[in-house]
Amino acid sequence: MAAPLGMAILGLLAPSPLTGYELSRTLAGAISHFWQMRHSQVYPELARLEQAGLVFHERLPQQGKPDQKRYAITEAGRAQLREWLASPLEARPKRSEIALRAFCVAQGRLPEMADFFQAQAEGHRRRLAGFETERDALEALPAGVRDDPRSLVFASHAVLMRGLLFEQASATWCTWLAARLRKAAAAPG
Amino acid sequence: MAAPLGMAILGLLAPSPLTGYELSRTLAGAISHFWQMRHSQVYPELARLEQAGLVFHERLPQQGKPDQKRYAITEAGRAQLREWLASPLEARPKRSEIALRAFCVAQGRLPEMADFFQAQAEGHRRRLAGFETERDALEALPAGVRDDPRSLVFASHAVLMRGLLFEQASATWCTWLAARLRKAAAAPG
DNA sequence: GAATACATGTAATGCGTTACATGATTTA
DNA sequence: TAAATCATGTAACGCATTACATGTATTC
Repeated sequence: MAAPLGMAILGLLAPSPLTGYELSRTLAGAISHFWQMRHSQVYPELARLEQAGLVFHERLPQQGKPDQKRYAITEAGRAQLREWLASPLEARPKRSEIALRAFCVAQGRLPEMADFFQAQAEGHRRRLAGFETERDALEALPAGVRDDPRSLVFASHAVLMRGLLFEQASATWCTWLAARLRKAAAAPG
Repeated sequence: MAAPLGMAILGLLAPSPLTGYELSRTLAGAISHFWQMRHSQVYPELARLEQAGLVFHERLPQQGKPDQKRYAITEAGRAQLREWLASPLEARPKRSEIALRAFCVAQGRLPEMADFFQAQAEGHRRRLAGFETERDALEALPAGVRDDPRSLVFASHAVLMRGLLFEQASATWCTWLAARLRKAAAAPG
């Protein structure tokens, strides 16, 4: 199997048990930069994981609300997650709407397209600035915490750096393309 | 509407008419780095575009094969494509399985995870080298062709540079992470 | 009084992939 | 003779998003 959907949930349950609701909330946080799912996916998937023996739940009665079901990962779940983590990853190319637009740029009005890519570049640069601030905050933390791969800080730092490098690459590309389009639009012909 | 699926087809039909089969073949080429679709999607989508008046086809009888249906873009199709090209693009975050793995790295065996990210880095660097060769070939072309945004060379160059910068960013990130994991795995504790 | 948070689910819809279906021609 | 190319379609399946469904407690 090794469906990333289930592995995402196992990964979030690994540090501590959570309810379906809390899982959806967590997914709306920092993780949402590279992973999303709705509660309508979370609940059925938790049931599937439970049937596979990878998680279990305890039921906590509440007043005025449906019973809380707090899910925890099992040893089998941890083993499965561990196995998935280093398993071969097939690098299938992803769809990119902006690349598609760039490819079709000949069909557009040049000054307008230059503006479009310039605007995209600015968006990327804004997000990049935010990530840089976050990175500086993380890197100001004591090295003992920051360098421990078992800590949440390490994991956050890792995914933050990915976001940062990608925003940087995107900004560079959009700026480069916008400049080329602008030059061509200004040129005679 | 402005479904990117249809716009991709319009973009490919814009330079010259194509059959559904040729469209699927084209999509298997350089475009496949950032856009994919199967013939099972192409044929119904062409029908939808035709009903919307964005393309039309002429039927060419053949012997021993089904009639060829050669599709061409209409003026309305060109207008629609032009409008879509510079329309606001909502930047929704994409799923990344490798980012998910990085985030869950605490649950894995450290040396194994270091190897994993090192291997990923090498894959990215291999693809990067290929892109660099392609780029050099394109940039050796006369500036008159290369700098004309209406040429296929310009479009190819644009998407190639995107791929190149992204492979570079990915390689940098994977190498950085692998090194951090290796250092932590070697450290006492 | 309205909106939001808590809390769990199901159903409908859309999009993409895989598999099914058919059949001639060319190449290894 | 087996496979690949040409050529067009439909059907089944899986995954993700949106909408439906219910109900309390708290905050503005």
